[in-house]
Amino acid sequence: MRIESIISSAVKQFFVESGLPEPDNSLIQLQKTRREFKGDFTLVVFPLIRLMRKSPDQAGKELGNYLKELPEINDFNVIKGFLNLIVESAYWSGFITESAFDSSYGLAGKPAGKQTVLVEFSSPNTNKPLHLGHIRNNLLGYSISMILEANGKDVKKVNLVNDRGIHICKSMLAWQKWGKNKTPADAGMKGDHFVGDMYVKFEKAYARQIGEMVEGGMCEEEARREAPLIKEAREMLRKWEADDPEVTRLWKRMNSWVYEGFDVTYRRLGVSFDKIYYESETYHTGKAIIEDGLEKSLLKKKDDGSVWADLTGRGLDEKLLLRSDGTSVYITQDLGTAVMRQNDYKAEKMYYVVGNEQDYHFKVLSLILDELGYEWADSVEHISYGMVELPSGKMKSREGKVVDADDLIDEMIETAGKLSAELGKLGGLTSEEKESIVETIGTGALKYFILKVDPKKNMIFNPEESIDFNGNTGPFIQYTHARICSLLKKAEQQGIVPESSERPGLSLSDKETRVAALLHEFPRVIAEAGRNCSPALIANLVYDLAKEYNQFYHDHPVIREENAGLRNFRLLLSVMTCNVIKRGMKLLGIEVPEVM
RNA sequence: GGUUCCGUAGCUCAGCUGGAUAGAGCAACAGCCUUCUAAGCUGUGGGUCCCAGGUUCGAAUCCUGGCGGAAUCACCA
Repeated sequence: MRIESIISSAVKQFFVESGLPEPDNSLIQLQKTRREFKGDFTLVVFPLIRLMRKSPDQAGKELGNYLKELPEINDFNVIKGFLNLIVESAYWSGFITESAFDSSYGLAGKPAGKQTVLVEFSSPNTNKPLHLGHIRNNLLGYSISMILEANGKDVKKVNLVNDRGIHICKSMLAWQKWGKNKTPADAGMKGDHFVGDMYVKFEKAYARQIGEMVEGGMCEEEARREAPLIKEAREMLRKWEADDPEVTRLWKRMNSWVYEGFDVTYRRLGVSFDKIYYESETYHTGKAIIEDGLEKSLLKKKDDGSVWADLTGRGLDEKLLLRSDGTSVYITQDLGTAVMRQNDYKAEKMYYVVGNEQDYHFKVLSLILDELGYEWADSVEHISYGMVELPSGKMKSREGKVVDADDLIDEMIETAGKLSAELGKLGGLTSEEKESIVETIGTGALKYFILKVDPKKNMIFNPEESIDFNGNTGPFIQYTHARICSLLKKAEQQGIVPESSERPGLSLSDKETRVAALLHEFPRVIAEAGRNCSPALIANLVYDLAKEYNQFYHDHPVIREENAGLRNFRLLLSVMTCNVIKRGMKLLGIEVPEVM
């Protein structure tokens, strides 16, 4: 049994034996002892003194004396109403011995019965390449999927590609006009960038037309609506919806270029999907659902033919579902997608990793699903994350103020390569090995930088200062791992094999205890990260662990330790730290090299 | 204007359901490599936890009201 449970049931036992009312769990507050005090766990006695009718000091001492009788508790002290408990070294060494090689340590077992959950993330538009904002989305989505899996869920990662709409038509039109019939290969570009350039060309020409028309005396709003280019694009969209063969062919061709480009970026980010949905396929379902809702009088049609959901009874407004010309809007296809997915997977939860700018949208989405009578409406859960901003403010694609995903990844890997060379690392490796390690480090730095931040919060990314490779960073953690691997290899070469048998009578140092205590927390943190959908919690723990281990490593000999029992414990502690770092980083989608 | 979210060191961020003297990293400065990888370790300086009230044994954390910032409230996605 874990020490926390042992202590809290003993506390209850104390009350029972003293003839006092048994405190419920919320009153038994057990936390890690702060660094500056002696102890491993601290019981806050304030909540309990009401039941005991004693002073905090007195109550703490009585509880302390009682708990000290436990074989796992070595000693205690009471400071101002805080009961600090010192856990027996034997508990920690027993724990490490037991768990060091446990390959499922920290993972929740799969519960009986199907617990499928869906995680949607990425959700790109096919008119421009991925940027820093998408990186956060992809990394979060992938990591959360891994974390949910570690919590025993059967996770399906799904992507929803926005492959239709006026923005795609803009790129298509620009290509027809100015693309000179070139392919990305001709231009020597990634397909998504190539198509993105077409989109930019369109926007520039469109802006020029608007400018001219405004100069000619038209108001901007009208110019925006009446510019010849936008009319052409709209006409193209109309043709697309009418399945015009030529437009469809071009659409397919250009989208395929984009997908090739995305695939490269996804691969470099290490993300993947179990299924990809396309809006061009789901919006039909969306329309059908709305027609159905109309028939059942759950929705209403206005005189101009537009269809609305009335959410005024739920404290919100009316929401448009179909335009007066019968075409669908954003939420139409989301309704369709949700229903299709529910049919496909019968998931107990459908998570959507989407930026917090769409908080309102998802609130409305699940209300409308409920309004339409789907009993699974509340299984829709928006995992809302904050925006990535530049020091100068929000990224704006229109103003070219974006950090391109591919560029950023390139830069990170380049920096990792330079640094490795400078530090004289990676000597004696083949160039393939070097390349692979450098890529692991570069992408690891990027991923960790993004994921260590609480998803809910906006974050600032400074491209000039870029990302560190020292301190609280991915490479720091990777380095710690590589170092342990090297240590273990050396031990093996010297014929020192860690044994998983108890070596009683060890007395552990503070540093050893701290490392063990952090390892001990791993399962709890995985569970909490799952509940909160927060990779940052894992990142924080793994960082604390690496930092603590480095201190231990600095202060204590491992292989060179002469006491065989102690040496064995330190080796096991290293093995387990190595495993937990690796597994924790895996949950973040970050690989750890054995050499760096 | 309504709604929601945010405000912690010069900068980037931690701080779990309210708990002790609010912590890391970066940046600055000073140390530590004949000894298991120095992408490491140690030390110094750095704070009105936006402000004001309230709740209580105890508030960065909860409540109310301000101030500042962001998002959203589209027949855009």
